[in-house]
Amino acid sequence: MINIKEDERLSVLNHSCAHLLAQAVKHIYPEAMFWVGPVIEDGFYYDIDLGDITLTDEDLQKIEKEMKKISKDGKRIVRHELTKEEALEKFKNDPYKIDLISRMDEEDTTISCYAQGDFTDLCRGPHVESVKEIKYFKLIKFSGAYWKGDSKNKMLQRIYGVCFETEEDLDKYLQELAEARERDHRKIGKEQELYMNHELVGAGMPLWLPNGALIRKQLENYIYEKERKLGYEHVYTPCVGTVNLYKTSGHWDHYKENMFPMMKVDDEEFVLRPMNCPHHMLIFKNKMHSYRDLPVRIGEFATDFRYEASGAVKGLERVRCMCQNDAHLFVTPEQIGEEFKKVVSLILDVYHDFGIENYKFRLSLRDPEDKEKYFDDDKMWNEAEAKLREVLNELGVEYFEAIGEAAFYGPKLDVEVKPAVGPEVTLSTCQLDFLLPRRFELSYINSRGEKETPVVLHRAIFGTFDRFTAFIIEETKGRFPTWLAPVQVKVIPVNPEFQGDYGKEIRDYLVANDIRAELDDRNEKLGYRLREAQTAKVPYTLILGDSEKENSTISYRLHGEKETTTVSKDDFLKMLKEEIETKAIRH
RNA sequence: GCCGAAAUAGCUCAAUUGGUAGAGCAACUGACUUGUAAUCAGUAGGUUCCGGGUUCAAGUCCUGGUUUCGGCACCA
Repeated sequence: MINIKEDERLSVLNHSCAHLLAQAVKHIYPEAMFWVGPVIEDGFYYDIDLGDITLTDEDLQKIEKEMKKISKDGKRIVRHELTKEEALEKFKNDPYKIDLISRMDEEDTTISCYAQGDFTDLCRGPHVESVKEIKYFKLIKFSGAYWKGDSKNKMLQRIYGVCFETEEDLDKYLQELAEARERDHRKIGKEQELYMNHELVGAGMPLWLPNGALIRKQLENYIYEKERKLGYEHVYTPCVGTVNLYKTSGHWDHYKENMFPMMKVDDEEFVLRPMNCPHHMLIFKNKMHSYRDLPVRIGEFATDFRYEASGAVKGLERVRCMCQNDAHLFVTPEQIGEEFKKVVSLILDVYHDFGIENYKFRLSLRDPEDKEKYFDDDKMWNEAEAKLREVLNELGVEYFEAIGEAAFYGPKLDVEVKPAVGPEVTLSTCQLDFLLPRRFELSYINSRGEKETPVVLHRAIFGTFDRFTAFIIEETKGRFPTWLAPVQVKVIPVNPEFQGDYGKEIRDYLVANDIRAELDDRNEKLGYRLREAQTAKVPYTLILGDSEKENSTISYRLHGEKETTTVSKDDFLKMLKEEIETKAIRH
């Protein structure tokens, strides 16, 4: 999908469209006051104070109609320069504009405005020449949005829209939006019976149905084997911990608001655990370690509970009960670089196996101003951040830096991906931590026989199995590679009465060879059963008629293709095994 | 959590100004005996999300809650 913000011409057009929107809103709601109307990746929005008025879908249509009318009138868009004093005078009744003007740099002696007909807005520009250039646009949605993005502030109304140079481009965009909704994991999750929710279980608490559980099990087996080969040792630890455990780690102070409330049993206070670091710290501490033992890599598929805000919960992507593909790597300071590299390589390796190409590495740094959130030790932070940069540069991977995205205990490298619907989310993460080892008083004996504090890398390759599954559903549009498909082969005898036994024989042969095969010998027409197998996106459909039965062959049809191929059952199994073994990606 | 919207059969959706809750698919039964995306007929299926209220009468109006959806804020 095109990134409008990165296209210069489209960017200007969309920004002008935002002004056109504001003008139309002003015509319909003369009391409206405007905050900002920036261009974003897929269009633009404008934040508007409409007082007590709340918008409806019909209002949106009305506004759009008014925009079309203004566009037709074809007024020129004219730039004016004002001094700061003139600007303050001109917008003296508009607190939002005064806020904007007064926050402008001292060097800005002039302030620019753009006027079109009866409407003038404060703006740096540039804009298109005339409103008549703004023709192919659509208002997409509206919602509340906090003023200045701060939840302590009042909520303004935000209208989103998008504008293109041609009608075809606009139609194409709307088409893509519709397609994105089609591959939404929540839609496919229901269609393919991957998971469900129930209000009695609670929001953000998915129940994994057999098909989804099967996919998840494959993911677990896959990453477990990878990790074992890389020297990880897997453990099991409890889903609850004492409050003191999290006070020791520091998580209690930082995140108690986002944890399920404490439960008191006898005189002890427990919480459902929101993460597993403390448990793994204690496992490391269970025995003496020599520098020769390091790195120690402790992995766990660990269920965690977080009280995510009700408005944040989404399908399998953002849940209150999740399973992390977690591990903590205990290393000497000298091993940080090498171990970090291994984690990044593992991420790249896994993404390659899944054919994931659209992702971004984000180096998440602390905001040095935010003393509240981040552990206060400049030396530690500078050292840690420098180390991560150094390794990333050595690896030559592309990344962008994000201030204020670090964990409270250290900087991290995150992998960002874009879901079918909604903002980007983090999939993989690798975090550098000098703090928790100190808090838990971890140590190992170095080569000089002295006690030394190890450094910890927190990492999750899949992130959580929940979110990764959501992502892979959307990546594949529910057309899973054969190794992940809940049902790999559907066996269909043309006429169950005549080839039913042969169907059973083939199904049993495949099942005995670890293929997830099902027989459809219902008394339905071939076309009907075939259609069902296709809509269920089963990778292989076998069609067995008299000729297959007589020659002891099978005819298979690959999902999404029309032609069938006839081979012996052994050849078919061999091909299938190979495809599963190599985890071949289907396109 | 905040601003909006929604919730009707297993699924997708109807139901006029408040006036007998319906359809298609799926399920079940029977007929048909099938060669590459929907055979025909019949049967059954509902506390209209949950609670309270208004009314002669509520799926529909009011009210409290739950869940879901679109955003915002949050995300160890």
